[in-house]
Amino acid sequence: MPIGLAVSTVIFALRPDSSRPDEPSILSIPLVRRTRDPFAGRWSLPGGVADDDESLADTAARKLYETTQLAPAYLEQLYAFGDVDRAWSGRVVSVVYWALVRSELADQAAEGENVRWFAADELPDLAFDHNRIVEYALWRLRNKMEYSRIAHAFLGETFTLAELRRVHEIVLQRTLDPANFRRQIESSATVVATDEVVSGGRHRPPRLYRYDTTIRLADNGPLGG
Amino acid sequence: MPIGLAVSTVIFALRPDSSRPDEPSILSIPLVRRTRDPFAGRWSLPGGVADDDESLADTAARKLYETTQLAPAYLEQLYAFGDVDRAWSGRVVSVVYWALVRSELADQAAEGENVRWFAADELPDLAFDHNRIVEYALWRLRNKMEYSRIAHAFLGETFTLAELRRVHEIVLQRTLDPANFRRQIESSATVVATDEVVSGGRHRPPRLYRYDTTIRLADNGPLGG
DNA sequence: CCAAAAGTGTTGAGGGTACACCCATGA
DNA sequence: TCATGGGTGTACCCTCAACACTTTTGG
Repeated sequence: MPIGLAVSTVIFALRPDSSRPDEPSILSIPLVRRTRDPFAGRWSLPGGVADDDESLADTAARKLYETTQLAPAYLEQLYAFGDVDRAWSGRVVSVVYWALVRSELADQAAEGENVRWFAADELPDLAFDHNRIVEYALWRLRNKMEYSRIAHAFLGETFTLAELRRVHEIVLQRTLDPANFRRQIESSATVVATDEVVSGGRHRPPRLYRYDTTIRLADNGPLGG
Repeated sequence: MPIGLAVSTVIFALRPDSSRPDEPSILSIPLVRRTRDPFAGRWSLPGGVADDDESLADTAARKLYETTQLAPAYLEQLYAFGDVDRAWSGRVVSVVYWALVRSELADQAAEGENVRWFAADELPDLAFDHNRIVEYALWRLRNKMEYSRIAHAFLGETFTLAELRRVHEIVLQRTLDPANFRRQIESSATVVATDEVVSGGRHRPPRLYRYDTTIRLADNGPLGG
């Protein structure tokens, strides 16, 4: 019997917590409820069998769309999980991706009986080894957030530095000095100031920034460093 | 037709260059000559079809042993390559690992008509997308060498700091300040001094060091951080 | 004017690099 | 005693964290 090949994706977005609607958004991931054994009724990562005439990344993006009706702003391969006993019915190797989607869009994302968003840090017991996979994806996201510039993928076309900083703070779970954060971002030169500012707040209007045009959908991997 | 699943390994060792036997060792990888189409006669990474009742890492280690009669001192998953057209006969997804083996052992490693060691930076045109894979593995190795402490995997049980420094220099292709290298390693606390020194050189006998006992065969991945 | 967040300036600690210098050995 | 690499000390630079301070808006 040949080894089965599956593709799953850990999808991250910042969403308001439904139980605390006035609090700031929290890091969330969508899960799908399994309808079949093994683990019927349990929540699991969106995914499925790899398609014959699609690259693995394309399959991941397609599954992501089928689950959330969203397109990823960032997509990267996480790991290939291949332990012998990880699937409970035959041997299955899962190539897992992780993705970031825009938070404003994620608000409107499909949710239903069998698709629901969960706080990334408070998941129930998932099917298979999916808890371990999410933990690893979380570790990668937080790691990458510190040395890379991917936070913009959670935001829209333009954003203030305060918004960008909030993204970092939510993901990394600690407060950041606004002054130092500003200089860090500016020196990284990954972001360019626009002419516009946001008025309406009871304070000095912040400038809007835009991400540098050379954006790659899927970073890392053997392609772009 | 189901998607084929293969496991390949990029194996690194430091070996003396056969054409310049008096020069220091160079970063080398063993390749196997393909005997069948596609790419019959071309050199390629050791590997093969994934085994049903073996983890992917175990398969990688086994292929490594079958090719070189060696055991890896370090083994880590590199990437799952899954582009549609990368194999020229049907769809094949390759989970690729990279490994480090001890240099003294690699000297005696099997070499024959269909297995040969090449300088990692001067490879011929390989089968499939293996050139690109090796390039990525090289990038990962050099990257990891800078922030992690894996160089010892090229060496034996005990070693001098000069030997460890040479490993870094060969892999990173630049000279390192002995004084600063020493402090860097000592402050990282991954290495412990033994009582022994090496006499015989025309200079002050260097102390031997041993790696800290808590060694993991396969680092990274979802397991150990 | 006041509150609040935007944005700037300044200082000090820590890590890395360059390099001067002493130590221990074999020939 | 000299050459050679082992090993130590130190000054400088650069980055980052902390925090005081000025700016610009809405109320």
